[in-house]
Amino acid sequence: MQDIDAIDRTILSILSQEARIPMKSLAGRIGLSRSATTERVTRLEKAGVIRGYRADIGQLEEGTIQAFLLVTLKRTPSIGVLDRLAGFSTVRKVSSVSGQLDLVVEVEVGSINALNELRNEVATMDNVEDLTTSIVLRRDIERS
Amino acid sequence: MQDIDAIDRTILSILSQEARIPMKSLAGRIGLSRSATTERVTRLEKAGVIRGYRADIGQLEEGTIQAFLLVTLKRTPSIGVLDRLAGFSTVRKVSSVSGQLDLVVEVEVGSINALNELRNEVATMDNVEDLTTSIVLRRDIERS
DNA sequence: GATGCATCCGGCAATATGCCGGTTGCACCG
DNA sequence: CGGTGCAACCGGCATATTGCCGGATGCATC
Repeated sequence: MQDIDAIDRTILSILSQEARIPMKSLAGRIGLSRSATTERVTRLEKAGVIRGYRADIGQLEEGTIQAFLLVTLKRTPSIGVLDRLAGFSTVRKVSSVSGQLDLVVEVEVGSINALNELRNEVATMDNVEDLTTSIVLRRDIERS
Repeated sequence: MQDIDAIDRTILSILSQEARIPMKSLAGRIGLSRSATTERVTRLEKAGVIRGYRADIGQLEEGTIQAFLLVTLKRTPSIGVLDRLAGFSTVRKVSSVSGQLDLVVEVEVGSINALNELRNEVATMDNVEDLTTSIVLRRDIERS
């Protein structure tokens, strides 16, 4: 039961496209009963494979500023830092990476002020050793 | 009806965290009736503000490797480099940024080998002074 | 003050969910 | 071998949610 089998993968691929689909319809598509499907989804949620369900929001406004925060931690794993980052609605994406850096945080804020405040908040988190901020001047390439 | 007012913003922020929440509960949280809430959400969907609902999958797709290439150029603007980068289908996103770095390049490759080859290609481009590669170990947060 | 329109509300039938007991296949063990 | 435990499945019933409707309200327009 620890494995993610073919059915689970089908479930993940459907839910990653249509997260609000009724369990009954999902069950129909994968050819299982509703209860078995619900059990699988619940298991995937509890196992942390499904972290949650997000609405995919289009660009809100033109006047937004995007930036990368390149974070080096004092020690990994990043206890608490991820939770705190998730609390900021301006944080768009966080990736744990290998190498000198530990986290690449992509943010989208309304003003330079907001960026500075966010930057300060992150920089003063306990476990954060170093923080480099790079404002996106231009998006040169973006593919889907 | 074209505006996105404060209530809409609340809706978006809730749905971007809990996309599968019942409309009735959402209505309760924002203090509107269920039908009014549903209408607003439907409008946001039709207007393209809500592009869809995605399950947030903890583990990355198997077999694909994502990485950040942090590029410092000898001189800006990055004549030629952007064109060459655009030629690689594995390059997903390129951002010109301020600060020490000049470019943040997000790539998605099929193997470590492919990543190394890409890395070498980029590192030996005329205008590239320095190149740091960070492989994504885990995607911690991803919103739209 | 009549018209059109956006937005809201509540109600009812249809549908989906939560929760349960029951069945099946399979590995393990005395 | 039969017994036991277990994971995964199914279907059913009470409850919750949705889709869809008619109707109220506020507001600008003419």
